[in-house]
Amino acid sequence: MPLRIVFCGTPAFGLPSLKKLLADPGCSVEAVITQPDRPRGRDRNPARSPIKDAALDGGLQIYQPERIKSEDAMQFLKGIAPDAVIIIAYGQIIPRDLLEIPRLGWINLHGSLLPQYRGAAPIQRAILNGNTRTGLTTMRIDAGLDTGPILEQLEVEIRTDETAPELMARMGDSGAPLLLNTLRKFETGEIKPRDQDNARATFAPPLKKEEGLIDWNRRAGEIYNHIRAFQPWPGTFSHFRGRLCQLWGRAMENPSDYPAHDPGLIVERSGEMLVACGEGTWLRVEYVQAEGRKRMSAREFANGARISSGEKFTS
RNA sequence: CGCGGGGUGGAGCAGCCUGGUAGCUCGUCGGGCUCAUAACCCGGAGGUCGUCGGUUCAAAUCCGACCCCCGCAA
Repeated sequence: MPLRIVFCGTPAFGLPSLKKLLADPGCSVEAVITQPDRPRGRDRNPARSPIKDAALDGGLQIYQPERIKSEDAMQFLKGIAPDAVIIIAYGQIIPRDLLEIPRLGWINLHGSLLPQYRGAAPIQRAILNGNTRTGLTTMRIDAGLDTGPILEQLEVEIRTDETAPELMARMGDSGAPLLLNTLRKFETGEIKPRDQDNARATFAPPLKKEEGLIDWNRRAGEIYNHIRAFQPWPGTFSHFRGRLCQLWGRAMENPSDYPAHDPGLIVERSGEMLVACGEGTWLRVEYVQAEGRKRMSAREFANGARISSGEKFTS
């Protein structure tokens, strides 16, 4: 008898896992729970989640409760009576009584080495902090936020130039076989959940729009981490002549060739656009997108803007 | 009808308010200069000013409709 599975998730991070579950003869995905279609884009049209699209492709039953903490959700899950619920980046906290329905519980794939980076943005926060290693954790969900007992973990290297969407895609891929492995071994009793060390817990709250504002007093390397971590949303931005500008770039390798200057100062040298950062470091800007404009190379931006000596990016 | 910005030679922009000779930075082509450079000098090519209609002696510029792009918002 294949395991009766309900898959619960919203963004693309869980897609590889869902697909692997669908392809596994030992599992039968009975339903998919995902967030309701939300207004997105300039036209404010409701958009389906990546998980919903995949569920539609697979002809799966789809459930999109406004609140998972409801009697309706309770009845839905009881009606399906799954052996396990796989939950990956769903976006709502699961109430205790729902957790008790499946025999094997709710099993989660999380993008960090718990108890570090509990919360919604573990991968972005790891890049933002300049970490060079992070990992994946499978665990049983309990009533807290990413506090459940750990089943398995897998270390993942963070490449020095890797952006959040790149790392997320890679980790989503790596997570799928890990999750299937965990599910199989947990079901047979080969692995036992072990409690997290709460004393070592750290938190990775959701990114906020305003966190994307660049602080030019920070070192260029830190700003580069910021740029990598905040793709594709909210991006990293500053202001030029009163207009919001999304910026992409990287730290200069040998800033010692350039004298330290006021943070935010823009200098054009040898066709490159450099911005002064903290402690004498310099960021080499590669792309600029001003509000109302398309993304363009720093060189194109400079051609049109006619930047005069002394102009700055400002908060 | 959510709010706002924009569509001008190949790229990025100014010009529009206060209609009347097409501008700037760059690229490109040709020539020059140089030990040398995403350096400098000289010269050239290249534009139905998003589309359709209206006003006017005259529209990139004013009015209307439409198409496309982008920021905010999630």
